[in-house]
Amino acid sequence: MSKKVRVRFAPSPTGGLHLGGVRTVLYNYLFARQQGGDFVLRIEDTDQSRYVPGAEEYIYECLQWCRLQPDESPQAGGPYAPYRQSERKALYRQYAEFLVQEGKAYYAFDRPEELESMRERFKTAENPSPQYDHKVRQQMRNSCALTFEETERLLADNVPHVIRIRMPENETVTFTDMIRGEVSFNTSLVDDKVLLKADGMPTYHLAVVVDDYLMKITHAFRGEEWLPSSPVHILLWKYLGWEKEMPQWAHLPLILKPDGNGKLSKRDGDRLGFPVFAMNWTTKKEDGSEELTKGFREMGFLPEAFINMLAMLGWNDGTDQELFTLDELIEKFSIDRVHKGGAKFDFEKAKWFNHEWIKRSDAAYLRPDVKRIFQEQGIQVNDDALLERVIALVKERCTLLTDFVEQSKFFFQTPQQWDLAAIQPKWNEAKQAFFTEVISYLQQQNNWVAADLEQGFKELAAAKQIKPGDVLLPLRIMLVGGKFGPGVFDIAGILGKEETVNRIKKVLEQLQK
RNA sequence: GCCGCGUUCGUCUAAGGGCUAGGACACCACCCUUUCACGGUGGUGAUACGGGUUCGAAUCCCGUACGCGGUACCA
Repeated sequence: MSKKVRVRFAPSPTGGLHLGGVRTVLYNYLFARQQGGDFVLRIEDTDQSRYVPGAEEYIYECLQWCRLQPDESPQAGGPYAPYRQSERKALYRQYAEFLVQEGKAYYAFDRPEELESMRERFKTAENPSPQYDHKVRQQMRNSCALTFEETERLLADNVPHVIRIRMPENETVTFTDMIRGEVSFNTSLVDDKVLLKADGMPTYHLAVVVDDYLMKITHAFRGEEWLPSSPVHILLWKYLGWEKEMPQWAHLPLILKPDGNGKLSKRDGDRLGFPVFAMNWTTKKEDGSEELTKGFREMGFLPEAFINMLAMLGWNDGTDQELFTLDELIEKFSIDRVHKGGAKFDFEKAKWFNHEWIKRSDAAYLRPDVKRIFQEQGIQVNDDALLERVIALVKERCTLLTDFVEQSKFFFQTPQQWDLAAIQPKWNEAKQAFFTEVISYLQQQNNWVAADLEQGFKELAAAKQIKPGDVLLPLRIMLVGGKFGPGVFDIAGILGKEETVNRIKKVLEQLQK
């Protein structure tokens, strides 16, 4: 019987949740659900200087919107609480001290200026960014270079210090990544990373290992940017004596900007006009002003589409299927089908997913969102049943939820402006007369059904020797204001007799002027 | 610079030694539609380069190029 699967998503609360972050959540979630495991949310807030108020709440809301709720989190609690690293601060020091005792780590008293000057001193054209590693270790102010007594004295005097891992020389660290296969590194080329900061907080490197161990994480998914520091983490698992419990690693490919190359950033979204964050995020700037970054949710995406699109960015099930529900994804997801290479984000394709999801969602499901969007636009909708009929009629031409406004507001508001330029050039007495008769025909109708209206309208046109094509567009413009919308008789059907007649009359008056 | 990871149509990807390299988005054309969309049919379009191994390579090996990531008391 193997261990129960436990995975975690460990964001740092520093701002809006990025596409790539949501995809990492998704893969974690899918894997956990499929394996009958637990999905935990751990907040990595060890850098107090980067703490951003509201960012943590934002993360909860994103996960809720995406339906990717964690089983354990700071909010929900759980058997391994606390789940916020700042609240676990006291716990990390002992492990770092243990490593010092074991000779696997050491105290370093170097001040920022000293680090800076070391980097300046060793900087050459061939080595533009010197590392704090075995080559310089003995020349720095740390417990490797100082005598035992000196070190003890500095410690006793509470001189600020960090604890660094002592990377061995010339060893090869190898591990099997679930996505990339065997990966190996030479330890001589990795620096002595800080494990415990001067303020007593752990760095990511220590915290991720300690917490993954304590929280019994079995599979660790993270972005590819972590691959280079993975040897540090592997060694830590080993030095701490936990090698047998080490999770299996999976380094996910990056999501790249659509033009050029490089990691997709918030800037790219602003620049190219698409969202990068899951939901709206407001950045408070230093001068007190606020900057809003649009999110997928507010831009009119359905969470199903957002998730579906993200799942396909780097994964597929081997068939031609592209549309998946969350449940299908849970069933079919597999780590070995995740791509190794990064994927450029394509907003057009993202919109296509949303369009597909809007088409396959039923009107009742869409109604609350659409109603809210209408209200935000100042359009009151009181009749839910009517709204649903309208949604069903226009949804196939809406790519974003916000498109419902343009596509259907004329059902709830009489147009105030008409594209008369599209009718006037070919307008004449015969048409004027025809529409006058149309009005009286419509007024006589007791059974107000789109198909009947269409038939009656066409018969009337035939009787007047008018081609339906010559009067259909004018009718459309009279009813909706422009050259858009669903079938014109479907519109009349929903508008009802009175409103339909009024709209025709109104435009007829305009045309007579 | 060094280390690591990548590289199939413009984009997302399929094909894990063997048909004319398949699908989707986007684009173009046509059909349907007396608006727009939906739907349908067709089209343009890719294995980065060079060497091996093999009867046979997108696929395995080596090299080159290019890209990305890392090289912080950030995560």
